[in-house]
Amino acid sequence: MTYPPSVIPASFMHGLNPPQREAVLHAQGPMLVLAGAGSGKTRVIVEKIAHLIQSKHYPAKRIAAITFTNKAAKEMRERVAKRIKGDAADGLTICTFHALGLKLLQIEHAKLGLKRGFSVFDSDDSHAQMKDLMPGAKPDAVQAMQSLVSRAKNAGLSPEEAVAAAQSPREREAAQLYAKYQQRLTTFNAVDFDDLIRLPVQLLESDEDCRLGWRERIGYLLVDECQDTNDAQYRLLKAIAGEKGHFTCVGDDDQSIYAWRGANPENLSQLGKDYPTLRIVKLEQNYRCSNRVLRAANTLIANNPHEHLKKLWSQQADGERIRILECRDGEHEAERIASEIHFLNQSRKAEWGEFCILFRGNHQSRPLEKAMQLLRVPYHLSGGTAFLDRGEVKDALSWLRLIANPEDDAAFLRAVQSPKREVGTTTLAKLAELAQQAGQPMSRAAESVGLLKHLQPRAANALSGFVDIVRGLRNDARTLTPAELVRKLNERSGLLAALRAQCKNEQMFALRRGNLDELADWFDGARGGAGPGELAASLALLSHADKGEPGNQVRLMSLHAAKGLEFRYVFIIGMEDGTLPHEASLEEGRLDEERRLLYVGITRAKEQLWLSYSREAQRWGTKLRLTPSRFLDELPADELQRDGADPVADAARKQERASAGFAAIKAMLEG
DNA sequence: TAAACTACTGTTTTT
DNA sequence: CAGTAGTTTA
Repeated sequence: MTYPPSVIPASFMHGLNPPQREAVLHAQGPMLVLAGAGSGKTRVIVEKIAHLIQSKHYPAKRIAAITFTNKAAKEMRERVAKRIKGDAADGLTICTFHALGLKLLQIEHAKLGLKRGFSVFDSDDSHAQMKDLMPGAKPDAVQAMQSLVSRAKNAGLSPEEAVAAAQSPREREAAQLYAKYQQRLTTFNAVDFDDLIRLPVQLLESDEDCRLGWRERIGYLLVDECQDTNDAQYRLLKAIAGEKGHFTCVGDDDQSIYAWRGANPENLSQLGKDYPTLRIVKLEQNYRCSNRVLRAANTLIANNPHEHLKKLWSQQADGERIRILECRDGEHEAERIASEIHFLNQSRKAEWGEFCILFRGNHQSRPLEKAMQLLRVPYHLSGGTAFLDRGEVKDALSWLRLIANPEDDAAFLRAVQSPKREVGTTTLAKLAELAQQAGQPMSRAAESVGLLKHLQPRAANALSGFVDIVRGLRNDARTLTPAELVRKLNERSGLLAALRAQCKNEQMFALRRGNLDELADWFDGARGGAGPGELAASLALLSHADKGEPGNQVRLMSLHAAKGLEFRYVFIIGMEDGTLPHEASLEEGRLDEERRLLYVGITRAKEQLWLSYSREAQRWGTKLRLTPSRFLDELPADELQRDGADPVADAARKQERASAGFAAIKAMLEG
């Protein structure tokens, strides 16, 4: 692929620009890099890691780079491997906050009253527990309570502190439930996602020896997407980085779009207060977008209040103007976009994979999919059911958890019922009661011959059959590698047989068995030394591992999911008041974050951008008149091209489109 | 244990 | 209205 000089990607440049260089070279004290969209921040982090190692400031094994998603961690690992050849990068830590917390807990578990092989509950497990603690509550209330408890944990509160801090009766109730819930996790020898941050913070802040030990272990910290840290994560950062502040935080306050789930972008400015010697560098040169796209983004975001003013600039060409598409309704909008993409693919030979369509809410993808299918445009919808959310994978994982941790009742409950083995809700309720009385976890109770006498003989029989299989596998776990164990478990548990019986056709079975094979393969690929329990725990963190690259297809995704990505052609749909900005944020006056969301969307575009809206929507059965988004008025009119504004250009495009449409019909007849 | 029925809800999502 | 989640029933 060849590029005209003006669009040479940053990765092809041998030099760094002056602020980038400063960010890389400053290794003495705390540093904050304010990195605008497309300003090469990942490159700076990678170069900085290389610099720290090569200049012998820190050995690789004392450096940790922290990201928010596994995907980002994986990408960074790949970039580092490309940049640092040989074994110089061995021992380097690149992982998510949660994975770092897990690693710390696995080493320090004894200090927090956890036993070896503890389990990590995913949100489903947590939800099940919470539901169980609130008998008769509406699903809404359970959900609300779960997020309230999560919020308390992310604020760094222990159950005791939460009870003490409670103001209203409602808060007191939540705090008491938090205490009960936590007690339950302890009896199951389990932690939840939030604990992976909260417990390390608690330990490091209270135990000086431990803290110093970890500062020795992690000499230098790099944190990506710093504006997304919540309070607990910020405290973890401070506890590890120490008073001297051996860290580099990279972030962009204009791309903070996760405040609604606890991220606190204030942490960026808090950094300056906690570390007076903090050096701040701004990366303002953008290597991604056309100048016109960039000017639109700048003008839009200037409507937000700013602590650190940033003005992105670019040496790229102006590019085409931003097209504003006015449509009749959602269907019309989808059709127009699908045909525009189809047209560009035909006439300009644009690859499908160079297009991306962004929306506020996932339900907006429906009409798009319909239109794309009609025109036979290949597309990929991000955010479908992820690999680890697959039922069969969760089943196998439950077995594994139970083998590693007999106290994991959540795993027991799932494993004992999958595959079905004549153990139903009645039996389990009885067993739970017996276990409670005996002060034992359920799987231990199921092992006790004495307790089983209290059950129906048939149920007791089924249970002891299950216990025998688990016992056998637990024995195997000592000699087999984790991958071998998974394969054996799939057989012995009857999971594979049940799957075969369940699947209507051979194809389906092959697909789902493939998921189980993939799980085993993952364990094969995992670094050696860790037992099945440790691996199962880290796998719990890998929930939304997108498997398989989408290939050469048009990408459909939410604006949130688009952060960190870039595309040559970007469409943003649903530019209406009530959609973007979303109704709820409109009512609560939280416009800033919605504006940032659009900012993130706009800055994904390398070459050309389309914004579309509908005049009406078919909602609640009745027609609803819509108002174009107020954000459209905040964009610079000079850079926009509203359709219908230029009849000559419109006519020309119509002509061109007509021949493309003909080609499409021909293609359909032939295909 | 699966199909049929009913009530509910229309944001964003990772770990 | 329409899609889903949860519950009831055969």
